[in-house]
Amino acid sequence: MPKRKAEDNRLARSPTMADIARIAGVSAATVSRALAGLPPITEETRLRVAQAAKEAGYAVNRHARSLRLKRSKVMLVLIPNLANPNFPDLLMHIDRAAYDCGYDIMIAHTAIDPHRSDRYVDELLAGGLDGVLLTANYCPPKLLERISAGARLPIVRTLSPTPRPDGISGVQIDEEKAAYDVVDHLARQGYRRIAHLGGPPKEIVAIARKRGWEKALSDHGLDAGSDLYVSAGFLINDGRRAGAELGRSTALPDAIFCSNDESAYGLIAGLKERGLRVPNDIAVAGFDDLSFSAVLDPPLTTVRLPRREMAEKSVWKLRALIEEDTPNDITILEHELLIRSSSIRN
Amino acid sequence: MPKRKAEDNRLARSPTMADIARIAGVSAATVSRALAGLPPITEETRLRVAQAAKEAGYAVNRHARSLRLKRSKVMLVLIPNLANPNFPDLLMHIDRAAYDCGYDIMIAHTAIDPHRSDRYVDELLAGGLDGVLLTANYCPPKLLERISAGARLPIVRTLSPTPRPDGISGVQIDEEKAAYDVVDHLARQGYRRIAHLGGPPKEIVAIARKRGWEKALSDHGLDAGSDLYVSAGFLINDGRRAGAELGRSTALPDAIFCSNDESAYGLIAGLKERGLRVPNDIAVAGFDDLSFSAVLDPPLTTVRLPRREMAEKSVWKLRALIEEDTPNDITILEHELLIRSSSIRN
DNA sequence: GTGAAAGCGCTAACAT
DNA sequence: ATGTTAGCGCTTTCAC
Repeated sequence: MPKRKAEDNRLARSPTMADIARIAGVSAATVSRALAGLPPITEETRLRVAQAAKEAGYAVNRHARSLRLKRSKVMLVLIPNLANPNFPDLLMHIDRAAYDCGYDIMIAHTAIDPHRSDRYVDELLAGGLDGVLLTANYCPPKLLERISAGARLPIVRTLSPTPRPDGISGVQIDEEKAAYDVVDHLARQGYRRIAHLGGPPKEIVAIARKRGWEKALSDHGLDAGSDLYVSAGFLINDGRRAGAELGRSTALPDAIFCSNDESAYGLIAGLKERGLRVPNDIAVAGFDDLSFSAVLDPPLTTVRLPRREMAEKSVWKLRALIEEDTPNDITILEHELLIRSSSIRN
Repeated sequence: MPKRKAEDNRLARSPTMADIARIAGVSAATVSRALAGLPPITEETRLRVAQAAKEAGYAVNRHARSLRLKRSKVMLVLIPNLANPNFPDLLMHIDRAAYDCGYDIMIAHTAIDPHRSDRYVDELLAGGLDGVLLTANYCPPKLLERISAGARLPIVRTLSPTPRPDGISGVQIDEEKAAYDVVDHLARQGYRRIAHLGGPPKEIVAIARKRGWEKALSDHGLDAGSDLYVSAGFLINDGRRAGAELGRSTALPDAIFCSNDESAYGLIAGLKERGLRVPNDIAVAGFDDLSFSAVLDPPLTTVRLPRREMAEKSVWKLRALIEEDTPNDITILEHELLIRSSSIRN
C-alpha cells in the first residue's frame, strides 16, 4: 500500500451539490430538484443526477438544508429518567415511528441538570429543533410560560398523564382507572385487606394510582385504613424495604397493589426473605408490565402500558403539530389488565 | 384575555444575532464574539450583549452555526438493538458524558432497516454529524470501505468487542477472560459438570464467552462434552426453553454458565418449572449484571459490565477523535465477578 | 475593540 | 425544463 501524507487520510472534502451539478452537467438548482423528485424536470436528467450523486457518495448537508428551510426534521425527546425501564421499549418505538416519518431524534436526559431543558426550549424557538416529545410530566417552566402566553408550540407529552390542562398535547392512559381495575380484580379474588405500596407522593402517576386504589376499595366496601398504605419509591429496593417492614407492627394485608412493577419485584423479594409465600400468604400486583414480570417467580399480575401505541401516537401527533398546525389535544389509550399467578391463590 | 389573530399564536420569529446586535447597539460580529467569550472585547460590551441576549431569549441557531463551522457538536449513537437491557444505563451515561463535553446525541436504531446506517455514514461524511458511536459489533459496510481506503473517521465502538482489528477505536472488556472467571469460580465451588448456555453462535460476544468457558474447563481438567453445550438466544424465553429441555436425554449438569443474564433468568424459571432448585440442584451464573439480577430469586452470580466506564470512555475517545485527530486504539476495561447465591450451595 | 463583508451548502422565486 | 440569484444565521478574516 502506498504511503500517504497525513492530509490524505482525511478524505477529500465530501461532495456538495455544486460538485454533483458539475459532474452531471447541470446547475445546482436542478440537482436539488432532481434529488427531491420535484416536478418540472425530465426523467432523463433526474436519472443522470441521481447516478452522479450515487457515484460520488453525495449526501445533502442537513444543516444547510435546515437553515434554508427553517425546518430540521429533528424531534427532541426529553427523558427525565432513563433508568425507568419503560424506556428501551418506548424509545425503540419512538425511533421507529420518527424514522418512518422522516425525522431523526435527539435525546436529552434532563435529570442531570435542570437548566438543560431550558436550553432546548430556546433551541426549539430558535429553529434548531422541530418539536419536543416530553416523556414525563415535567415540563420546562420556560415552555409553560410561552404556552400560557398563547404560543402553540409543537410539544407532546407521553408516558405520564397531564397534571392538569396545561395546553400541551398528550398521549396517555387513564392511570386511575387502570389502578382501579387491578384492585377491583384483587377484591373479586376474595382479598379483603388490600394494601397499596404507593410511589413518591408527589409523582402524578403515583397520585392517580393511589386514587384508583382508594376508589376500588370504597366501591367494594373495603377499608383503606392507614395501616394499608405505604409510601415508597419506584425502585426495586424501595419495594424490598417495604417488604421487609410490612405488617411488622400490625396485621399483614392479604394482598398488595404496588404502584409499579419494579417496586413489586423488590416487595416480593422482601416478603420471601421473611419466609412469606406469594400469592398464598399474600398476593401481589404491579403496574407497567415490564418484560421481566412474565418470568418472575411467581409471574406478576400487572397493567400493560401500551408503550408502542404511546410512542407511535405521540410521534404522529407531534408531526401533525409540526407540519399541519393542528390543535392541541389529549389522546387516552386503552390499558389492559394482565392477570398472572401472583394474584391467584392456588 | 384579549382575542388574538391566528398569527399571533405563533410567537414572533425568534431573535437572531442581528436582533441582539440592534438591541445592544453593536454589530452581529461583536455579538458572536461576546457570546463566545472571545478575547478582543471589553468586559462592558460583553455584559451588555449577554444581557440583551438573555432578555430576548436568544439562542444560536445550531444549523447556521454548524454550516459555518463545519462542525455540529452532534454525536450519533447507532444502536442495533434497543431491547438489549444494557441500554438504558449505557445510554444514560453516554448522554451525560456527551452533554458534559458540549455534544448532543442523536440515536438511530439500526435493526429496523439495514440501509439506515448507510445513510448516516453519508451524513457523517457530508458534515451533518461529528462522529458515530457504535454500540455493537456491526459496522456499516460503507464505513469499513472508507476506513480500509485509509480514511480516519471519528468512530468508536463499545459494548461489543472488535471482531478483528478493523481500524475502529473501541472501548470494551475482555469477554473471554470474564467468562473464564465465572467458570473458574464455579469449578472452585466444586462443580464438575459445568454446562454452557451459549448465545447465538455467530454473535461475537457469544463466541468469546464460549471460548472462556472451554478454556476454564480445560484448565480445571474438566470435560466440555457436547451434552454440556446448548446454543440458545440472548432472550429470557430462549433460556426458559433451554431450562425446560436441559438434561432430558442425558444427565443433568450440576452448574450452568449462561451467556447473559436474560437467558439465565429464563433458564432459572424453566428449571423451577421442572421442580429443580437453584443452586441446590443446579447452580446458575450469568453475564452482564442487569439491575434485576440482584433481586432475582436466588440473586444471580454474574459479571458486572462496566457500562458507565464504557459509556464515558467511548464518548471521550470519540471526542478526541473529532477534535484532536488522535490515533485509533482499543481500550480494555476491567470487569468484575459478582458472586451471589445462585452459584453457592447452601 | 469593533464593524463590514464574505461565504458555509442549500432551496425557491424568478428569469429564460 | 433549466439556470441565475438571493438569502437562511452564523463566524471570521480583514479593515479601521
